[in-house]
Amino acid sequence: MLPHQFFKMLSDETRLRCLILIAREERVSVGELCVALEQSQPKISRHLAILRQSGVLLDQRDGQWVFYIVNSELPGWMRKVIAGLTASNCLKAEYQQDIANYQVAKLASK
Amino acid sequence: MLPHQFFKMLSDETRLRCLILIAREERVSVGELCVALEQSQPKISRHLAILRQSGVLLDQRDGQWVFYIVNSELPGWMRKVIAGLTASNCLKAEYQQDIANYQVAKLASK
DNA sequence: TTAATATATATGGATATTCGTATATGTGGA
DNA sequence: TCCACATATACGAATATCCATATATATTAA
Repeated sequence: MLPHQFFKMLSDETRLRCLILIAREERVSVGELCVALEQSQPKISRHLAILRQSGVLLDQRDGQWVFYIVNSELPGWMRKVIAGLTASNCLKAEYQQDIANYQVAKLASK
Repeated sequence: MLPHQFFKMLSDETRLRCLILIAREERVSVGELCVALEQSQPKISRHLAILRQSGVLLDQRDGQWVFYIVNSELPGWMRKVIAGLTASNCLKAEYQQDIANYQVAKLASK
């Protein structure tokens, strides 16, 4: 994937928020992403499909659930960009809420 | 500027190639960019305007010429992304040609 | 002032992106 | 098998993006 194509993946706010949360939490299901980002299921699913088809994310089915992870075989320059995004000193307040929502949902489901 | 808005700037190949060349060469004129990227003047100018309006680039008029530079006051996370792009171990072959074209044009104009 | 050069912008059409809604597919339990 | 739940995809409309072309603006020199 050429750099500008990778950046196009990150140019949509919903996709970027999905990627940041997955990169931080390692493994997140579609439903958890819907709750964390407060977005509809088809919207989340469509953006995850784009990230999956481009090879940035991988999916793992577990029963009725599908979890997404960051592809560990991404080129170094892509991993650096993602690492820069998840570095806490870089995290915009806009995305902190997603993490908080995810953690609340995670606790509640136990 | 939010991260996804910055990435949208980088999601167009022409804009990305302009930015990489300017970041590497410090200060490049519109005409030099047209020669280096082998693209029309209005096309280059339009993409530079987008990068200028977003604050990523600054322009400096020098006689009939207008030179563009990377804004030195960009937030650290943006500078890191740009630095990652210009790191030689990251440069795609696709963009090496732009640099070669620029250097040839630079030498020929002396 | 006029012409030449360099750069910027306007216009309209082609294409791409995104979304909400509806529906399809896959899974597990009764 | 039938149903409920989780996820994926299809469809059409609204909007955004990108381009080629034409034209406007700015600067310099004659």
